[in-house]
Amino acid sequence: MHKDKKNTQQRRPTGSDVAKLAGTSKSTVSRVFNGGVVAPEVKDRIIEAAKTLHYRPNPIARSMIMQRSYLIGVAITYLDNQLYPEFVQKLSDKFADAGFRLVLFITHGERKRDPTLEEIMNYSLDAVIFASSNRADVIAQGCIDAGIPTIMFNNISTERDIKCISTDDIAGALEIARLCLRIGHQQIGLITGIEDSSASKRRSAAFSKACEEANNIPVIQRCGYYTFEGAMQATRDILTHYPKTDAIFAINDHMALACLQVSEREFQRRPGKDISIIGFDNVAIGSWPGIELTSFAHPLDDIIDRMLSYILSALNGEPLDNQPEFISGELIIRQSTLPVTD
Amino acid sequence: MHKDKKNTQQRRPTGSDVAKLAGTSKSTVSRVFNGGVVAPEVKDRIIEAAKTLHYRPNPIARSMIMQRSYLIGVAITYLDNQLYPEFVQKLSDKFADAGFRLVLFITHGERKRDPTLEEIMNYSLDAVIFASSNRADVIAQGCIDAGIPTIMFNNISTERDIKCISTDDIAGALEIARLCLRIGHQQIGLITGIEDSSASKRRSAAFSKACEEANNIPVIQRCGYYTFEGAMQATRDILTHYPKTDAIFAINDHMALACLQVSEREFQRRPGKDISIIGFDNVAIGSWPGIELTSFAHPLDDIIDRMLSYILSALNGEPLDNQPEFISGELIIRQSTLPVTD
DNA sequence: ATGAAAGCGCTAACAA
DNA sequence: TTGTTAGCGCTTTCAT
Repeated sequence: MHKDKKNTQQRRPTGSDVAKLAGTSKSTVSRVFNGGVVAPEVKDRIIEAAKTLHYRPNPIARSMIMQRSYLIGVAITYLDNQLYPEFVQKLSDKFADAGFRLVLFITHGERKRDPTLEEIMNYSLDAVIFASSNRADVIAQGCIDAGIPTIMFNNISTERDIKCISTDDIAGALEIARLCLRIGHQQIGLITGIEDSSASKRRSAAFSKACEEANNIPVIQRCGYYTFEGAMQATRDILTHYPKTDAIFAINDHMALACLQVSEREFQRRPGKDISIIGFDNVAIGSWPGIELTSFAHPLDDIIDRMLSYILSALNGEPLDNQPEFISGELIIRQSTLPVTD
Repeated sequence: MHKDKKNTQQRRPTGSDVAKLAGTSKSTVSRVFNGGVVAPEVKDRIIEAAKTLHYRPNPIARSMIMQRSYLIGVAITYLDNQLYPEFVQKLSDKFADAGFRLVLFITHGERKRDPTLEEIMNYSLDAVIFASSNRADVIAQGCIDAGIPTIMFNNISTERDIKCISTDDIAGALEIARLCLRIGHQQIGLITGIEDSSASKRRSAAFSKACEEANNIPVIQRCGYYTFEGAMQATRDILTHYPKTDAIFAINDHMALACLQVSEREFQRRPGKDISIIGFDNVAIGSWPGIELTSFAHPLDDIIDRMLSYILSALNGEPLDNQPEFISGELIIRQSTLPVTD
């Protein structure tokens, strides 16, 4: 009894099954699926057999031999900031075309804690990309130690030798400062992200320095914690205590959007009329009619191209240049800033 | 010469390496990493050896034996609709807690075409979830045929036996219709998604029927193609040709947001004052001050819980109930709709 | 052009 | 409690 249990459970067919049916060997079957040289007649027979058996090479077994999973880990801290879905989408597109898929490691949902190195290492990833992850560098270092090519986006580690490919956000912040100055703003506010964010620090420092050198008036800085609510509060703070504030730069659009709302609704300061509000990221919402946020656009396509080629080089064992790469972005001027008068 | 090339290239250590160093066998090493019974003293030696060698079990080899990758495919059509990042984030959280990670299959970026069955099958996935993918059902069928547990979200196949776990959007649409009627709206507009979207069809049909039965005035329906621009155009169309329109229901928030903007900016019809605008999805942006979109909230947590347990059951070989599950959501009333007067 | 055999790193059944 | 052995399904020399 239960003699044919295996058949009943329809075990997934293997290369040997196909070989048997086609009257050949599994090596030849393998060749057919890998573009090896096979006599056309035999090839046809194998393809036929594969089709009737619904055979597909087992990717795990293949990965085992190939030492390659075609899986790239992407660690992201928050998807509420629209930049990240946009980044992930473009990343997915470009990497899919190169035969790679993304494995997601997200935090900041209900599950507060970051993915651990252990969790990441539980998957055989060909590379890992850290996009805005708190304390990314210690985990990233772990990945590197395990021999996995690793890149950070929008985050640079000063202490560790981790490849960073990002927007040139210092240039971006300077360009924004220059815009404020050309408009003629005097009392300028700044909304930063969390303390230990290198992107926040870089943008804030460059912006404040440029403004203060030109204006001799301190830039009023408040922390928005990268959240919508935090940025609302920061805006209230600035506008309450420094009512003459005529421009606010928020370190990212997510917070700038909050700033926009508070400024207009709670303080009757119309963006682009009574006050200039500038963001950074150029997310899609910022371009919506009625929002029209002036912002700095990341060169996402270029960044992702560079990431792909870095990873490809690493995978091919080519020598790597781990100098950080900062790629030029573009200031997009919309209606949330006053016109330049000069 | 080049005698020690292997050492130089620092080949990743294997269980055997650890066994050798600890003076034991690889089975015992395996046991240590899988909670088997091992003499404490031996265990310590092995852990020690593993640590010095920086050993970690190879997940691919493990998957090969276990017939399990702990990877779940998620096919998504567009991430611009904020519902999907929210869904993915929650999905990632919950599945991560159960030891699974998500592999992304996205479209609608630069890369227009949908992921093919071939591409999906190139990864050993333990299950696949289709969230709003065009023509998902034919690919989903392929996954099922390959023996992979498959679920569709926000999409139901009438012809195929594919598990569907979704919001009860017919109830949702009815509740929205009831709200419109209670407010006293007469000339009602409807913005639909693309033609072959089952969610769009379900919501539209239920909504129109309820309104028309009560009002005896046809609901004016326009297609917004699930895009922001499409919905803007649809709104213009409705408001231009039917200026007496006093309520518009857009099949999802992404389009409702566009509707909001056009109505207020281009037609001076203030949402919540001169016209009611209702969406569906209850995305975060809808709750922002100044937007305040009335919308129907998906019971995402419940949906995802159900998905997880379905997948777990399937993986355990338990018998499956492929009846579609429609879980009750909740209407969130905000300022974009007129108050109910009765 | 093709087949036999080795082996990727692991787990599990079986012995000891 | 531990080691030995046998695969998991594939690719890849190496002969033929």
